[in-house]
Amino acid sequence: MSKLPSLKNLSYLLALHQHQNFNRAAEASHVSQSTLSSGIQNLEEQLGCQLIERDHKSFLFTSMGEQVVDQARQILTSTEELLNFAQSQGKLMEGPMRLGCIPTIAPFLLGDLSKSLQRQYPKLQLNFREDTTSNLLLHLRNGELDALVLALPIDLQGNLSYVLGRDPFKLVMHKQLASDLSEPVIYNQLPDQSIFLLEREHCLTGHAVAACELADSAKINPFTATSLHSLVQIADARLGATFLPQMAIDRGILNGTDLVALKPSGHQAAREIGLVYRATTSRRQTFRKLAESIAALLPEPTLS
Amino acid sequence: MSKLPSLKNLSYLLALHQHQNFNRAAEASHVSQSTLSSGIQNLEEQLGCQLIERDHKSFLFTSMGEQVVDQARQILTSTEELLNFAQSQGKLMEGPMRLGCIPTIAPFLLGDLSKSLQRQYPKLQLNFREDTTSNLLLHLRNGELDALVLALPIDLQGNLSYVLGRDPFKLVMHKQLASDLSEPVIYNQLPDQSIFLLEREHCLTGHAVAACELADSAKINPFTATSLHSLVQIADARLGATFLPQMAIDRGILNGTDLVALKPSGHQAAREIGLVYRATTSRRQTFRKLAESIAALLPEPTLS
DNA sequence: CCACTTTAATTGGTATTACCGATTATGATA
DNA sequence: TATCATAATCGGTAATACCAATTAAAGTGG
Repeated sequence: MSKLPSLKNLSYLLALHQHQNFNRAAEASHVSQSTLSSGIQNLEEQLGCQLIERDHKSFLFTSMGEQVVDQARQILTSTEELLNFAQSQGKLMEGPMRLGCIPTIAPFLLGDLSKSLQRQYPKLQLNFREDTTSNLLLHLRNGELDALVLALPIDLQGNLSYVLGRDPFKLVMHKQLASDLSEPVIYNQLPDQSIFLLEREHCLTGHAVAACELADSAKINPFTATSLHSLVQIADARLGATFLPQMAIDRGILNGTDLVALKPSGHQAAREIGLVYRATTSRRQTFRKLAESIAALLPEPTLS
Repeated sequence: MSKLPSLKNLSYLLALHQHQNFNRAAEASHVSQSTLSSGIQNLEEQLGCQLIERDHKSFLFTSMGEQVVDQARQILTSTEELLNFAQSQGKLMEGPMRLGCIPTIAPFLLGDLSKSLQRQYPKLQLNFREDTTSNLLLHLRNGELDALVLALPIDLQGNLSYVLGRDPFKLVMHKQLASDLSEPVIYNQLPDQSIFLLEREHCLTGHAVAACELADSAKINPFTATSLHSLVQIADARLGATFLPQMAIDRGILNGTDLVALKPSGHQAAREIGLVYRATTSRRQTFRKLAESIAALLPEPTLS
């Protein structure tokens, strides 16, 4: 059995990969350039393979090097988690917690969540980041985030998840347009191109189309909005209807408008909200408690 | 940011946990007892918490210590995998591969699989271990095994899997008992207590009951067998019928008997065979190729 | 064409620490 | 009480991690 590589050298490799420059990587690692340089060479020797190609002035990560970086990132993330876990004495709901959330949930959840967690767990240091599902998953892998609040179903890519609850979709339109409709609304009563949705990168779009059985795309307007608030504007201007999640409506997104929220057809016209975290975590218990806190704030909690 | 624990010290902790004795753990780690002792103390200082309670003669792992051991095992397994991966130059299907398999698959797969892999990938060093699903999953976590061939569905516990294919269940009985039955066999034509199954710890039992919609437990004989070959003996002695997977029949388990295999009722009377591996692995590509090789040997390959 | 800058590798010296063998302290056992 | 087994401690040594300074090579600007 050959000698294990040192975590320090692996972290040097990560820093080099991030900064693509020995000096800056060394600075970021709080060591001298020579230390980092020999650390990398050391690592290459221990692993028995070339990680970077040097061409006398600059360098390039080999394909092998890239793969080692990926694996090393995972190892270091786990180790840092272990350290955090141990240093907080294994106490639940303490220490830093970096939470990612998608834009169609964040504005209607994080305010209340922040308040409720502060009150229940004052030692928990919350940090939020709002981004798309795929970006959040990348940051989760990198160890830059600890857990994500997402709309399911998605490809979990080996992560674990709790299902927190359901968030029903409502069909929202101006009250004058809605006057001669009965619930649940059958879509072919609506004119073509009268339904407005978000841009494609928002998973809400796909989930709404699927959940509300909106296969007939002729009803969908090709113009796409960038936020739920834009959709509200569009609907309030009587340009058409849209789908909004119950969470947003509960938090008053329709206040000051002349819009009404109708029950759409579709057997289960709702999205599921889930909490996603790394399979390698050492804080399962904390995530469980976090899941309970979040579920309590959802329209239809179904923690599992 | 505090200093990361060293992998060496973590491995000392694992050795100590395994041997429950400083001297033996030190010997197994190829260091002196004093080195290991101070290594552990060092680790406790870095982690800022007590890992073992010393009572002047013996010691006991604290709950914290146990949890650190679990996480450390995962970290060290990942690191060893990285080392293997790098040292084999990242080549696919090379180096050691420790494969676990359940007893209701192993005898009917591993022979052919071994031959086929030897021919296709002569540099792959295969090792097999046969055990129950839950034991195999433990060994996978520990890093003692690299991948498992199991019957799905199971709780993956954060591992990843490929579905390799379907393995239909057949209702097997003596040809005289079968003479006045028509396929697919409706179970209430059978006498009570006439169906024999394996012991509870074999997942085949549960899967067969579920897949063949055998909810009516009055038909199931309370005597349980310990192997498929025992079931064949029982059926051949005209004591009753049993369920056997197609794989076993294809490999000739009924040869030399007077048994016939009938199609059971039940919409999808089959089990799925899957390959399970750690989410933290660095050998996904290798497992993919392995999955292809295994799938090719199944009755109904459906790799996904 | 030549200073000047930037880059990564190399060198030599120093401080750290990893490790061992020996010793000690403490229960358990005979 | 003597002996044994165990884990912690101690003192010395070998290994190595690290830095500052230097070198080598390749751009850059005048």
